[in-house]
Amino acid sequence: MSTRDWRPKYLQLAEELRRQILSGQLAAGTALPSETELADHWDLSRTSVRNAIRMLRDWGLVRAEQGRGTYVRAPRQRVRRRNTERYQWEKDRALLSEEDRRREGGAEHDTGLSVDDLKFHAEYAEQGADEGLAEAFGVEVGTKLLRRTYWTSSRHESAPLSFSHSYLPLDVISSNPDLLDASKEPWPGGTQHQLSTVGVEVDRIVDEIRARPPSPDEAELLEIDSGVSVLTVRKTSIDNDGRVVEVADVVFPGDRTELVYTNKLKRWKT
Amino acid sequence: MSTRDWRPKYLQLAEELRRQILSGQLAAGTALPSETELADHWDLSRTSVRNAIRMLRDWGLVRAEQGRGTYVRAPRQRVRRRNTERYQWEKDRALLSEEDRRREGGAEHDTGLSVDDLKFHAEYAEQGADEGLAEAFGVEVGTKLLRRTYWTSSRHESAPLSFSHSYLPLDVISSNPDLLDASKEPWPGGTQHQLSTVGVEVDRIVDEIRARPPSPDEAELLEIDSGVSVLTVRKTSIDNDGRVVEVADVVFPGDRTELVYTNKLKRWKT
DNA sequence: GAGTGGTCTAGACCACTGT
DNA sequence: CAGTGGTCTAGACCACTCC
Repeated sequence: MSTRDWRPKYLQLAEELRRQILSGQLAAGTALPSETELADHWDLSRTSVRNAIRMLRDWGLVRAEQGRGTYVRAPRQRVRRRNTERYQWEKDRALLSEEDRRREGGAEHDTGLSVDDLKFHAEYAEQGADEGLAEAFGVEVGTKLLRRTYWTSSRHESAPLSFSHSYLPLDVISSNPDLLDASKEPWPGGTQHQLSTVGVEVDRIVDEIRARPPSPDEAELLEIDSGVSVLTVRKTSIDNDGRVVEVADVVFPGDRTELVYTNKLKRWKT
Repeated sequence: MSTRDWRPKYLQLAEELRRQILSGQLAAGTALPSETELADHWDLSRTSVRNAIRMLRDWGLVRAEQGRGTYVRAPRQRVRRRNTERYQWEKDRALLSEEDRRREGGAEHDTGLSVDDLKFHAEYAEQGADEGLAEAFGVEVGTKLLRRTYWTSSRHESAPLSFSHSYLPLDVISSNPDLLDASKEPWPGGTQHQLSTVGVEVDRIVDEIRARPPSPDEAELLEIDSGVSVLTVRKTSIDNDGRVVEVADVVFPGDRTELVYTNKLKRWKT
């Protein structure tokens, strides 16, 4: 450098490392030089090096692992979830034969990955509605709900693509005992078909989208640092009678997810 | 404390300050004790105090201002934007008389604030389409566009509620010179009415939603720290002929925005 | 000029991971 | 065990704001 650089040194280091990562010079999955090495090579204190690395973590470019090293994260391939089309597609599919429903799952619809590339986990438990859920369902606090926890991940990456809790009122689904059995998952046809077995037709689905910092649990599970936000979707399914039949809270890693909604407008009268 | 606390000290301090902020003990707008004061009272080094404050900043609870102090941010009132309904409402309104259109603006529809509470800014400029915009519009790179920059803020807070760039192809709008005149803003009836003056009816609007760290410019403008994510919406409006007539990139502060989409499903045949 | 947050140093000990 | 990142100290100087 011929002229002096007025930016703080830790930022210069952060941007140089960023450049190396984006150019592929530091490939995904490889370790950064250790903090002491960087401090030596750049003639900086370890504090300043850590400051630079914190930038890279906030940018979602690297991930630090205690005792092991700091690793370049996989390139940010965003998963597009086209929810408007997805929900209608799920509804149409609920009327098909089991064979047809088995043919393709919802996660593949989002990711373009085949079923062999995906891992799927489900856990069921019963719980009473807390204040937030009671309000979402329009029922009394303590009303019994089935809580279903899902996570889906690619076989090529350990971090889940999404993580969700889905809640169903027990009194809506109790007439079909299969719906209480987690071992039936992944259920061909998804939630809308499950609800159809107890006579429920979903009329509309409202999605509320937010971004917030991850809880420590979420950061670990999604393999993101606490500086990277999560995208959350509160999905509320309402049946033909205006009754809330499912509430789901879905959490996505904010830096690798894209949600798409298509809003069709009514034609003007000509 | 009777038993030893195993958490790092900076985290204990961060959580204590968080508690005080959420309980109202440290009110919005007030300054935190200075870093040296906190270090003295808690018997910590200034480094550890700064580490704690960094947590609070990432959580969006405080904002540091160089040379002045660290201030508690306004309570996180989320602005709900119900886009599905908003877009249809805008379309319906485009057919009304000017008097009726003047009565209420789009931002009020989102926030519940009256027009007196809102400040509005617009800037117009012409530019050629870069690669990303050319792809979004389905036109050649360099095609002339009108770029309109908007920001809307509440009179009670300096930080904008949102910030956006909207792009219109010049050849679509050139037949109405008023559309090139920024001084006509805020335009009663919004973009859909503007387009209606050149014979365009919007058929559908596709929203693509992402979360990412803010650029330094955005962080300053939205008065958030670099640890707080922004929510971005790429809004694409398509007319009756399938032509892309507007592309807008809207940026929201991630910790105070909620986007809502209502997905109406087709009834099963009975 | 006094006080604030921003940058930076040169150490130290710890918890955790690998071998 | 050596090496890594996580926590922590006790200083220092700077840029900035306000009086």
